[in-house]
Amino acid sequence: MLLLDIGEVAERSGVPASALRYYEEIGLIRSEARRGLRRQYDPDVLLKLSLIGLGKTAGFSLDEIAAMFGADGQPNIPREQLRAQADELQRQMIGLRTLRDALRHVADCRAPTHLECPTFRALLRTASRRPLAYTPSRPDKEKKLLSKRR
Amino acid sequence: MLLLDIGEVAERSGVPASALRYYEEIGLIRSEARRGLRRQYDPDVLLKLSLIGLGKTAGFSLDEIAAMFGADGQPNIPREQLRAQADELQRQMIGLRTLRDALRHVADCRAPTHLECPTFRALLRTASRRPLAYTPSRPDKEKKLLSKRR
DNA sequence: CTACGAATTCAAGCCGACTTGAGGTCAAGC
DNA sequence: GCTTGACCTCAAGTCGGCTTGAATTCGTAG
Repeated sequence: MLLLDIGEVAERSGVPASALRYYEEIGLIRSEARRGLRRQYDPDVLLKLSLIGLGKTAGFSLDEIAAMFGADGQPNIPREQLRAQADELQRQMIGLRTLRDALRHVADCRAPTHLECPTFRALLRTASRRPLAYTPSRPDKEKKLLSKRR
Repeated sequence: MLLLDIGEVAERSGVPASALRYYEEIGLIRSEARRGLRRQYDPDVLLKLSLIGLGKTAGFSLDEIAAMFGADGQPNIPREQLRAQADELQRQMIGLRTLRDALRHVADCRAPTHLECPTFRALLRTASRRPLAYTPSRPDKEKKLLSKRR
């Protein structure tokens, strides 16, 4: 079978059909055809969805994800910008590492309250060194396309 | 000066005063005192805020962050659970790395559409290997672990 | 051919994380 | 003593990312 219908995609990807329709509505994925009313998806959509999943766990908005990989596959963002995105991810990974270390430390440290523990404070200080601009949990979009910097 | 008022915290942390009040309302941070009506914060709150920032960029909800570091500093989650969180972060970092690589690849690869590029597909395949459960961009919380009452 | 159930559309609703605005308080400098 | 402006509270609004529900349309199995 060449095309999948939405139920199958939902099951295999773990993404609910309602979300799939929504993604399509906003142009993040597309269905190749209809059989009657029913959307038919190219199996490749499964790959795309895992990519989307990755992007989401990385904290990107759907818009940003769409921008990374060209809404419909093509627009092809300037390579320069893609590299910048990758670098941003890199930075994010460093943040995660700090957080992970902080967590591990808290798990092991016997200090009664962690903000009193010098090791912990040291960790946090390195965290705040790189100011890591305030991000209001994504209600706002960048005014222009993906203007990453700051 | 021992205590900071909200404007100062806002300026030094980059977190708007309105957000600070909100954080306090949900018990994520606290102000130590009032001078008149004005909240007075312990400078330590700055460290806490950078930690919160880290958690946010890592894609955690404020509830989850509160759970990690004990809402008011104390509750002290079971160490076991903290380690699990750390491991989760680890997993997330791996996801980020994949995404970063994918991005870098897209930046360099000359293939007309990336889903046709074998290298890219290979990357994605490894991404989807670890199914990485569907996360509806954080409207839902974990049913059991970490359910912060309120 | 009919019934079933999976899919469809569309509008409305929901949750988290804030922001905005109106109207009020208060400490510090003149 | 007055003004100023930073702060306060509280209610309402916003935005992204979906979900839910009602009313409908189909493809397929019996």
